[in-house]
Formats: sequence, structure tokens, C-alpha cells
Amino acid sequence: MARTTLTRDEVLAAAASLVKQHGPAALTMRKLAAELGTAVTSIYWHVGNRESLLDALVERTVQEMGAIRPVGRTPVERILSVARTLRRELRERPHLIAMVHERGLTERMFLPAQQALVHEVHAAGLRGARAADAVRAVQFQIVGYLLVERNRERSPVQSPAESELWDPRAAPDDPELARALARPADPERLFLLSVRALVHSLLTGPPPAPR
Amino acid sequence: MARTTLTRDEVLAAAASLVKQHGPAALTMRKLAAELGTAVTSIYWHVGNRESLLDALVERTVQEMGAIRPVGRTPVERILSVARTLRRELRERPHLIAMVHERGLTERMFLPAQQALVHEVHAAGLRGARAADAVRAVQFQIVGYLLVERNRERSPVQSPAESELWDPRAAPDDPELARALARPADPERLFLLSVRALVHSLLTGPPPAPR
DNA sequence: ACCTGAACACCGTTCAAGT
DNA sequence: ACCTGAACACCGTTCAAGT
Repeated sequence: MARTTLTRDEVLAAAASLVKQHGPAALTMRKLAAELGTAVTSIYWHVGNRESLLDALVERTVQEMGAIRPVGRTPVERILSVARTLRRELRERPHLIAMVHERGLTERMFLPAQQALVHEVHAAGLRGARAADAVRAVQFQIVGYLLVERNRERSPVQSPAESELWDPRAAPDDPELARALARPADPERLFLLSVRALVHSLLTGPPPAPR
Repeated sequence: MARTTLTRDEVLAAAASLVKQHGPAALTMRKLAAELGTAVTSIYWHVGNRESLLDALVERTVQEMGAIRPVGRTPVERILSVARTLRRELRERPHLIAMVHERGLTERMFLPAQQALVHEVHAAGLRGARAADAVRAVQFQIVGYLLVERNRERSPVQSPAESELWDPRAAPDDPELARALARPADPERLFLLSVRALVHSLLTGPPPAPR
């Protein structure tokens, strides 16, 4: 397919396309070579090996996660907007994000978001170590939530299903609770509710008690 | 090695041992056969194929995560004890937990914990849909946090390191904040601080505002 | 019912050889 | 500087054949 001489960028582009469509497991050196119309071994000249090819893809993804622009009137609202933006961007690149995660670069990918959080926590009046704790707590919560959510979506058919797990025996005196837990969660609503609750507590509450 | 006839349980035990020591990628059918002193193909008779062998290991792990016994005087403290217990148990089985996660069974593994949380949220006076939201928010936060923490630990050498990312330019008027963010986080402290803040807000705060 | 080796279709990677 | 095919050491899985 490559009418001109093969290029590292061409290799990366083809690899990214394979990963976006079918996930990282579908990215084999041989399929990639077929896609590019070259010998398998040419790829090695340009990218070293499969591992560093994946590294390069991950690096690209990290770069693509651009700066974050918080919107809203209060710090809480602006932090919520950051959370919402992150959720959207991550959901658009599930396979690549998973690779970033596997490579342990999630933290670095979230640096722009972290800086935005610092700004908002500051605006809310927190300083020093307390502000750092708040930033990290929110960041961990957002990232963690999204990992769990992704996991739920990839879930095979659960057996037993959540609805079977929550028959009324589990909470005999609160059938509405059992019914609510038997229903599937609304992830976006739960996400915003959780972030709001945590942020509210961190920004306005008293300092947490020592353990 | 198997002096007597090969058994499905023997296969599972040997496989679990390989995974615990070197992770799921090290579990190849050929190595497993060598470990058991049988032909590769014998294993197929007992467990079907590699995929269902992994499924069986995951199933075992889910069963092993026994019931949770909350301790403490207040609901908040008892929920914190659940969080601490989960953290410890997960950290003892990193590879197997990762496999559970990859298979989308994390939720099911956490059912005993979820039931404990229901009990505590109830004790704190929440009912119905509001209680269900609180349970799920806490559960998602705990699981999510542990996934992020695991990721951090597996992290290769970060480049640029967190400490380089946080030079004083990022927060010019708060050098203590920059210093705090440049230091590595204390995961257990941050974990308990986060859970405490979220739980406090969910159990005692006003209902969160609509979005 | 249980086990076997041979064979198949896949991998990633190395290397000497080409231009 | 860039590309090639052959070869190597691995995979998971199928299958006909043994007992």
C-alpha cells in the first residue's frame, strides 16, 4: 500500500487504527505489515519491536489528552466540569486508554487535569498539604471511577446477575433499597453524585479526623 | 510429577501457582503440562481450553473473598474498616485480582462487601434509593481507588517523574502545595482520608443538588 | 474414560543478505 | 539507509490413535 518509502509515522498511524478498531490484541506485527504492504521485518527497522511500538502509541495518546478548561461559577461546579470532560474524553478512546493504564502512565496522562484541580482547590481557599490531599483524592476518585465503569461495560453476562443477587432477603425492611440495587446503576449520575459529595466534603468540611 | 491419574483440581492448583508467582502471561499450556508431567493435550481433556482454565481460576478467587466483618463504633468507622479489609485482601492476590478485573467480575467479587455496606448505610439512617446511591458510591470509590493504586505500583519509571512535573511554577503562590505534590503520595492515608470524606458527606450531608 | 504425539496455524524476533 | 526472506523458538488448539 505504501507507494513511497515506509515511514515511522505511517507505521504508527496504521497501528493506531488497528488498535482503535479491534483492540491491542489484534495488533500483530504480521497483520500490520500486511496492512502496510511491507515485509514484517521492515517494521522492526522503524519502531524497534512490538513493545516500543505500543509505547509510542501510548505516548501519542497521552499527548492528545489536551489541556482542560473548567467551566462553572463555583469551584465545586468547575471541578465537576473537569470530571465530566475527562469522562467524555476517556470514553472516546477506550482501547488506547486501557493501554495507557496497562503501562502505568495513567497518572501522567492526567497531569493537565491535575493542574486544573490545583487551581480550583486553591480558589476554594485550601493551601499546602491539605490542598494537595484534596487534589489527589479527587483525581484518584475520578480515575478510579472510570476504571470501574469501563470494567462494568466490558463485563460478560454476569452470573448470577445483579438482580438475582438482590432479592428482598438481603434488606428485608427496605424493599425499595433492594429494588434500587437490583436495577442497573446510572453511571453518569452516580459519577457526578460521588464527585460532588467528595469535593463538597473536602472543600467545606472540617479536616478529617486522625485515624 | 503426577504419580496417580491427573485431576482437574491438580490442574487448577498448578495453574494458580504459576499465576501467583509470575502472572497470567506466564501461564502457558506447555509450561503447565511440564509442571504436571503430562502431555499438553491431557490438560485440554480436563479443563477444555486455556480460556476456561482462567475462568475457573477467577471463579476460585471470587469464592475465596469471604464475608466481611465490619468493626468500629460508628457507621463511618465500620465502613472504613470494610475499606481497609478489602484493601488488604486485594493486595495479597494482585495477579488473580487483575484477572478477575479483566473478566469483568469485580462487581460480583465485591458482593459480600456490598452487603456489609448496605447494613452500615442503613444503620446510619439512609433508606431506599438514597441508601442505594450511597452504597454504590462508596463501593465504586473503594474499588476504583484500589485499581488506581495497583496501577501506580506496576508503573515503570515515570518520565518525567512527578517531582519534575511539579516545579514551583505550577503553583507560584503556594510552594508548600507544590512540594506536597512532588512528594510521593501515601496511598493508605489518602485512601482512608478519601473514603472518610465521601462517606461523611453521603451519610450526614444534605442530598446532593440536582445537576 | 483418559492420555498421547503429530500436525496446523499462528506469534515475535534475529540475522545475513540484498539494494 | 532501508528492505527482504529464511529461520528460530515459541504459542493454543485439533484430531486420530492409543489404552
